[in-house]
Amino acid sequence: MTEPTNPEVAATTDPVKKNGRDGKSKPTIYDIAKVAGVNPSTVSRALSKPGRVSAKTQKMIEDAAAELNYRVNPFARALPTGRTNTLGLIVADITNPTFFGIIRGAESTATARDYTLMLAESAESSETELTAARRMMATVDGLILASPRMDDDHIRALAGDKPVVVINREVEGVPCVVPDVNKGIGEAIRSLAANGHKKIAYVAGPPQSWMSGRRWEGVQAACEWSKLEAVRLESSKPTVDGGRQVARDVLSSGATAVLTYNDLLAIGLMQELQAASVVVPDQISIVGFDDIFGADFTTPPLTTVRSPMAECGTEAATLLLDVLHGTEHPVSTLRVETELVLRGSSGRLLRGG
Amino acid sequence: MTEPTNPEVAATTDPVKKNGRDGKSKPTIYDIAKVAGVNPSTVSRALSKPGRVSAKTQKMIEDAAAELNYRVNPFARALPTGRTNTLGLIVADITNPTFFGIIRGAESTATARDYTLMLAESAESSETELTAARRMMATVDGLILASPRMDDDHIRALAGDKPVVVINREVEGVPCVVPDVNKGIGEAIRSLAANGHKKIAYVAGPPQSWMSGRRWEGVQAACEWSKLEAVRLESSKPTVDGGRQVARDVLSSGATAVLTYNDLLAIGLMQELQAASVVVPDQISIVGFDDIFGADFTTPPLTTVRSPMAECGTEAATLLLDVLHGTEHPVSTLRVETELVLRGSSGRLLRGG
DNA sequence: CAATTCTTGGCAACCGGTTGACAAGCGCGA
DNA sequence: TCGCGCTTGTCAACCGGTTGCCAAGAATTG
Repeated sequence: MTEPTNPEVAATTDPVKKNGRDGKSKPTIYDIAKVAGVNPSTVSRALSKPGRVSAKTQKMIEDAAAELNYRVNPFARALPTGRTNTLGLIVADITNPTFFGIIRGAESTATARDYTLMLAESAESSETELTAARRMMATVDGLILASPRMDDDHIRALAGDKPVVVINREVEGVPCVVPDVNKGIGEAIRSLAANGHKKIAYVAGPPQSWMSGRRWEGVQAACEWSKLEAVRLESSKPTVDGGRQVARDVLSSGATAVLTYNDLLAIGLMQELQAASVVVPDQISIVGFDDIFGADFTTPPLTTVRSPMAECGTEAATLLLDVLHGTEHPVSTLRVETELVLRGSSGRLLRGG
Repeated sequence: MTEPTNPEVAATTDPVKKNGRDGKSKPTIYDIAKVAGVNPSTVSRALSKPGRVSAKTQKMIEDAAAELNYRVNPFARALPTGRTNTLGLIVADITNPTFFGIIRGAESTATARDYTLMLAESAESSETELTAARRMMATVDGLILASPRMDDDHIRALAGDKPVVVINREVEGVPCVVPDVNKGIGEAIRSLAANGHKKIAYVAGPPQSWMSGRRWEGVQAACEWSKLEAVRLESSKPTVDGGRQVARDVLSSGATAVLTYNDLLAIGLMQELQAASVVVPDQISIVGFDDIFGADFTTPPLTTVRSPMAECGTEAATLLLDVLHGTEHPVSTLRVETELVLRGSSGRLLRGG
């Protein structure tokens, strides 16, 4: 095994030594083969296919590997097998707390199955997302897309390369994990109806958001069932500031209760209404979505429909690993339940405040 | 090039084909060599060392690569070179918003330099952290440790293998990016002094936290300078709940202003004091640390010392990439400035409330 | 014009594993 | 005792790039 002898080459292509930075070579299966007195292919079989060698040989090889502090080179293994024991995860916005649970759930499941998670974000851009996805595809065994912004055809094309699982969206022909928003929305609308509200406003999310469309449909259906009036308001962006900006529209709409596309909109809305001396929930009830980190920091703490994001992450990673290991999976769309988390921002409408 | 012909082997080791899942082979430099009529080594040089081949040959090869939709196999490249264009980042708690900026900053810098970020968390456990670090070391070019929990010797051992940069902690012999907490603490203490406060309480973080110790030292020094009294209180955990639990101690201490180890403690403290009808900031001022996501959701919004985490992430990634590319870097500890963000939770002490 | 030097493409070994095919040896049954 | 089948270790080709070394041809200089 030779190292580069051309200092110019070393300086430009590989400033750190290929082996340990202290100059010592890392042990390989050839070293183990020497110590154990067997062929390198026997060492490889012992390490990756125990049972294909005799118990006596297996022990000799394992002892030698321990003695040499051997670690498998993942590139060398990946080259002939294509496997890296890595899962990719792309989220739309890494600072949006909606994704915490997804990341946490995916990460813990991956780790439990001896996989590593590689994370990237799309910054809400479908181009950036596709670029990140294509780059990840080169080195991961499979990919999870959380609230993807690219179109269905691109997603299916990626899935043609390696297994893909999508969270928060249904894509024909691709396994998905989707919160059942109707359950949580139903609970929210029933709660508001019970508190005397007659007119509900829904503050929508980004126009290209599949989930915002589903949530609006759920609100409409639940209001129809409870014989309440539903009105839809647009927001400029799904942020605290976007929630502030929509406050005037909310008041103008005459609605006494608001359900927003996400918690950030709800929090911004609450802050702006309170700045205008509107009392929450006495004069208007506010319900958010997702139960993000910080949702209970507000005064009053925010009522919200919780999407079990950690469960989404866990189920998506499990689904992906099952596909990778060839385990049959009966469903292509896995639904996880949402539920209403009642806090102080929604309650009985008091007449006149 | 043969595919496995033993179905049992295929079924157990590699359920997805090595090539595209549609069965077609991915183009390699051998295919390009055939199309362009040159040797594969010439193709490799053209793709990774433009200039080492003639302009005519370069164009032929690039055209052929585009025609075949060629993509380099990162494993094949990594095997001889050891390079994967991947950076590792380990954070203590992925759901702690302190790390958002770090992740975002590191990720955007990595992406700009054509690197991918691989993320893992230590779940506040030094064992888990070391395990994750060792695993990452196999496949990344370098590693960033954010608020690491492992001891200095382990960090230096990792750095002996591949380049490491540490955020939020100083480790002898390892490049670090550390917020200069004294600037922000100084601003906070001066602000409180100007508002008439005489006795300041510091609510500490985890005993093993290096940063908590630095912050306490900063508070002591700043109070001594401003001739204020400083008292230190312990918290059981650096969470909202931990902040709630320390409320009684805070009141007993007689301090009229509190600076906490982090924003979560401040938020929990505020909630608990407000539940006891203590008026913030009229009766007690509260200052947090880090300006996390959600710090301005509270009522009143939280005054806090902002650590520029995105800048920390960016500088750490830049430092690591500089080391990887052999660019000389003069300093081994890079300090980034903190600053006070004045919001409503701190103000003039009103006599008697 | 000849000799020397430079450019540039080819050869082949290598990176560190995996694995199909094969052969030697052992065990069992007729 | 012999023949057959199974077990298990070895051989060597392969995965898809990289790169040191070499040689052929072109360019430059004396």
